[in-house]
Amino acid sequence: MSQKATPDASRRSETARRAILTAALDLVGKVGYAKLTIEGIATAAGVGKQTIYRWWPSKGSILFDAFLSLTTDEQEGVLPDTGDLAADMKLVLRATVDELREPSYDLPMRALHTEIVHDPALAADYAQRLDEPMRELKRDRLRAAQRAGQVAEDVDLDVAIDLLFGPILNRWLQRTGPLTHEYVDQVVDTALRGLKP
Amino acid sequence: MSQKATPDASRRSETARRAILTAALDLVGKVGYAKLTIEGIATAAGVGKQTIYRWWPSKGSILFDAFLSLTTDEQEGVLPDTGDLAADMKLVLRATVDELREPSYDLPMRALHTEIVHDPALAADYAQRLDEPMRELKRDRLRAAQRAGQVAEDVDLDVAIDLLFGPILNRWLQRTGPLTHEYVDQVVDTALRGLKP
DNA sequence: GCGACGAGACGAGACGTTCCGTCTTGACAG
DNA sequence: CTGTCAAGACGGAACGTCTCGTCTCGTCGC
Repeated sequence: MSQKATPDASRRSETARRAILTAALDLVGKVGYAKLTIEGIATAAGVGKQTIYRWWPSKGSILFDAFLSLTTDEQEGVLPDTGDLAADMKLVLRATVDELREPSYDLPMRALHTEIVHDPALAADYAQRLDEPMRELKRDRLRAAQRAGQVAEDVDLDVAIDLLFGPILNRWLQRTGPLTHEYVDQVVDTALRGLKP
Repeated sequence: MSQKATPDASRRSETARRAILTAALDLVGKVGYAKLTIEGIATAAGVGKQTIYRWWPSKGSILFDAFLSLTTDEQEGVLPDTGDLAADMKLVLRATVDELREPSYDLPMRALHTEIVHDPALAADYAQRLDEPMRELKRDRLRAAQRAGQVAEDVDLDVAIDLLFGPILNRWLQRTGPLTHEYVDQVVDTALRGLKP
């Protein structure tokens, strides 16, 4: 009764794993998401198709792991805190839009986003392993601002984060307008200052 | 030198057009976006594949037209204006999240969103024909609020709109949290009130 | 008027291609 | 030996193109 032949992770080839992840990231930046194929990844990585299917259930999870291996390398740990909340948030968000304007970041990010939008399981994984750690850093920074009296005590920090990042991510995805530093500054200023006169 | 054989729109069959659009909308709600195929749409609509390929360049543009035919039917023209900006925005956004929670709306919307994310031409079309008309209504409502002294004069209305709608759309797409009326209220209150104490 | 005519969209589906996900093979490493 | 590896054959699904024969039209000679 050979059921599913659960793979033996202890025997897994690290070389093949890395080759697959880098090839996936490389290809999606070159040919775009629509033309990204498993067979293409296998060929580019010099790997058999079965080696991919043995370890990943979907194209999305490959991209996800590829991103995870990237971001965990360059994890900074904290957001800047100069005491000036507006300036700090502008710095972070300007850096974000700069990244999003590079095709080598833009294309893979859009691809990953698409998989997340359509795959709730992957979305949960993303929320837990990529979004939540970043969100915690943002919460920390906003909490410090609360202690400094720059943000009201009764503000929900998750809502505040969504207010700062949501508009930028939305404009990026839907291309409803140019993703400039000026726009970032306006969002930060308006979000922090509020709409009331 | 017969180049491309541009089809003659005056001879176009309205019956076939409507059948294709309704079948597309119907199918994406049933089988989901990943399993939506041109051949499936053609069969469901009782239409030849070539009739689809003659008039639409991509699966995304079919969905787009299908949505356009829906929304132009039920266009209201104005956003509610009771004088209470927060209450009016909550009403609109609560209705939006209610729609997004229905699978018959959720799935097609996600599908269309995905196509927009990956197709700049479609994104431009979307921005012009669906987003911009809605955005104009929102601007009108916010302008009225400015005249009533409820919103600062120097606030960029497009930024204000992004601040109100961006967080909700983002949470919907990425499923980073529950899409409740409570969340909507928090976003509206925080966006309008501002983060400052 | 009217009836043959030509242009072009239509439904149907065959066609070659690409990619899918599975399966088989032989090499090789633990 | 056992299980992963690279390589690639395999059947199936959907792609986009194409070729049929049918069906509407508007045009024009009569």
